[in-house]
Amino acid sequence: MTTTTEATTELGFAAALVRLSHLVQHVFADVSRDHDITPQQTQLLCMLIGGPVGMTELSRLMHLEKSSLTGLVDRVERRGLVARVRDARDRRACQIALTDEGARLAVESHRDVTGRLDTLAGELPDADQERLTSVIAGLLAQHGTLTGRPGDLAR
Amino acid sequence: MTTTTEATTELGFAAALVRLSHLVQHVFADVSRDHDITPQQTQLLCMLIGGPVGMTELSRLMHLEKSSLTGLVDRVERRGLVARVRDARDRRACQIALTDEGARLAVESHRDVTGRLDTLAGELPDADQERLTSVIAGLLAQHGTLTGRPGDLAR
DNA sequence: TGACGATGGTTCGCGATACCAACTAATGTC
DNA sequence: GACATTAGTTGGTATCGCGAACCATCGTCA
Repeated sequence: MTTTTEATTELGFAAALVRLSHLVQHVFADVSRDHDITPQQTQLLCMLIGGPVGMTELSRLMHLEKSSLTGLVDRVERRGLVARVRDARDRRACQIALTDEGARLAVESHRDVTGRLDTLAGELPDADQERLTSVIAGLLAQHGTLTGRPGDLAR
Repeated sequence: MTTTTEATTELGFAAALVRLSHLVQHVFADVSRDHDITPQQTQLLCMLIGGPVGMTELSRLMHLEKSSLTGLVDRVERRGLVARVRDARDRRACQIALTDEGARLAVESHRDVTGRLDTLAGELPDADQERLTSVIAGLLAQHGTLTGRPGDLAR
């Protein structure tokens, strides 16, 4: 394959981002599959590691319509990984909390995803990693100011 | 928002990648929505800009099961954006080719996605952009050698 | 207190995704 | 010419994500 070297050299900034995105997506899918769960469900679990979150807040964090989230939570709840905890103050609201098993799975998945990505980056000089991270942080910050809130893996 | 600065500073390498991935995904979804089409279909179209591609090759490029691809192509074909061209040499095979309208849409979408991402990165110094691009290229190359072929936006 | 708009979630119906297993048809090989 | 291989499709299932309509509860304002 002449591709590896030549094509990537030719790679534009945008194309690089798109490919990278797919790579990450792929890692996420692999890890999820290992744990016999869907990527979306994994993402939801990871989002709850920091503590219970309400539906509305969750839908904002995950960029999902509330109705979509209801279904997602339903399926994950059916698997016994999360529970809807009704809020005492506001009887309409409910917090989504991890069950013990859910927490275990969440932490494992998070660890695995992080691990694989770090491994992938292991060959890169630390300086490059830091550089990349901070540049990305810049991108995210800029976009965050325009659209909404960030919030993804672990918090 | 204290978040913007503090959180992103705390961001680890892996988390940064995950968030970035979602950001790109989001851009892709937005552009697709503007063109009244789904992200997956947009991706398919973009993949064909370089010329017709067979189903098997496509499924490899898109990391999709052949059966999944059949459905995707069906829907896009139903919209008149692509056509199945039977291969003369191998009467089993068929090449997926863009129709005129499909080509128009593909180019537009590709332009828009690239445009938005570049815009997003516009604030970054050129040096950072190049750096980021080459670092990503490194990641992709490394992963490519392990898993399969890259191939995403525009070829 | 009591009507009323806003808010938190769910339900319903729909089209799209993606997988797996099984299947058809054409290739290639020995 | 039988047989394993390869290219794609079909069928069935679970999931995803959206929008519109809807219920229950809150908060407010009179």
